[in-house]
Amino acid sequence: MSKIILVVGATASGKSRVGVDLAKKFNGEIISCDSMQVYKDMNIGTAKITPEEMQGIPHYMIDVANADSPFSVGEYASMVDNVINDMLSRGKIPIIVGGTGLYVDGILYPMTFGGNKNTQIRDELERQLDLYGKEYMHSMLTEIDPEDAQKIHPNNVKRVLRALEIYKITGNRKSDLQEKDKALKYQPCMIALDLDRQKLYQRIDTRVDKMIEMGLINEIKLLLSKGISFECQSMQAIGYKEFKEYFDGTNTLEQTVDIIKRNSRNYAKRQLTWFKRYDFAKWFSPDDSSGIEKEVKSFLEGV
RNA sequence: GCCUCGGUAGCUCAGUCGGUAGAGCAGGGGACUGAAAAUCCCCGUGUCGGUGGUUCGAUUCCGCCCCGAGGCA
Repeated sequence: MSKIILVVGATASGKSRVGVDLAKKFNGEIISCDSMQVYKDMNIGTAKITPEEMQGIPHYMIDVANADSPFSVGEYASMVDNVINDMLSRGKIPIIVGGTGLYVDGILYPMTFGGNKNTQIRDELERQLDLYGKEYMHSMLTEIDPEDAQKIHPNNVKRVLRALEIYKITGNRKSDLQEKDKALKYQPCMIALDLDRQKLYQRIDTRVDKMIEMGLINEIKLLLSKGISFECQSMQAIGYKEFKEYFDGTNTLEQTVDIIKRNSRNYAKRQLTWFKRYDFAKWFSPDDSSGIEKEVKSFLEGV
C-alpha cells in the first residue's frame, strides 16, 4: 500500500506552511484538499496559497473548477487518484494539505457513494418536501432504509433527501453501499494541527482583517461582474456569502467582517470535530516542526 | 433639579397579575459517503443593579441610593 502524508487541521492553523516544509524536506509535492480552493478566481477569501509561499513546490487541485459551476467530492476524488498515481510514479511523496474532512475521506476510502447527484430526482424530492414536509420525507426513508433513517435527524433535510436520492438512482440503500469496515486506499501519515482555541480564534480574526486589506471586496465584485452570483455553490464559501447582505445594504462592512469571523470560528470547530474521528491522526502544534518532521521521517522509513 | 423609561446568562432582550427565571446569538460537545467553508443534533444557576420595607415568601409591590438613555427646566 502506497504511503501518503496528510496535513489537516482547522482553518488558519498553519497547514500550508507545514505542508511546504515537509515537501521540501522529504521530496514531496502537495495536493490541496479544500472544497473552495478548487475554484478559480477565489483567492483571497479562500486563503489560497500564493506562488511565493509555494516556494517552488508543485501544488495540485487548486483552480481546477470554474466558480460558476458546481463541484463535488466525487469529481475531486477521481481527479486526486490520478494525481497521486502520477506523483508516485515519479517517486514523489504525495502530501495532502487541507481542511475539508469529506474530501479527505474521498481520498482515503473507496467510493461507495452511490453516484453523482441527479438534478431531476433531487428536484422531485424537493417538490415533495415542500408538499408534505420534512417529517414525511424522513418517514419515507424509514420505509426504505430504517438503519440509515435512524442515523439521520429529520431536520437534516439535505441528508434525508440525499439518502432517498441514492435509493432512486441505484436501487440500493445507502446503508448497504456504505461499507462499515472502511478499507484504506493508502497508508496514511496524518499530521493533525491543533493549537490553543483562544489563539486559533485570534489567528482567524486577524486573517479575516487581512483579507479585507488585501482586497477581498474587489475580488467579490469581480466575481459578480463575471456573472457568478450568490446563488452559485462556490459562493457559499465563508468570506463570500456574507457579502450578499453587505451589497444589499442590510449590513455594514463592520458587521459583515464580524459575521465572517464568527462563521470562520464555527467552521474551525466543526473541522476539528471531524478530524478527531481519525484514530490514526497524530496531533501536533503547528510550531512543532521538529516533532512533525520526526513523525514523518519514521513513517517513511518504516515498513 | 424635576419627570419618564431602562438596569435579568459573555452579548441582545423576553418574563414572573409575588412562589428564586427563558429565548436568540456567542461559547462548549457531537454527527457527517457526491452541495461539505454545506447541513444537522445536544448542552442555559444567573448575588434578575444595590439597600431597606411590606409579606409565610420579593427578581416581581413600595421607599431610598447607584448607573445608563431620553425629556422638561
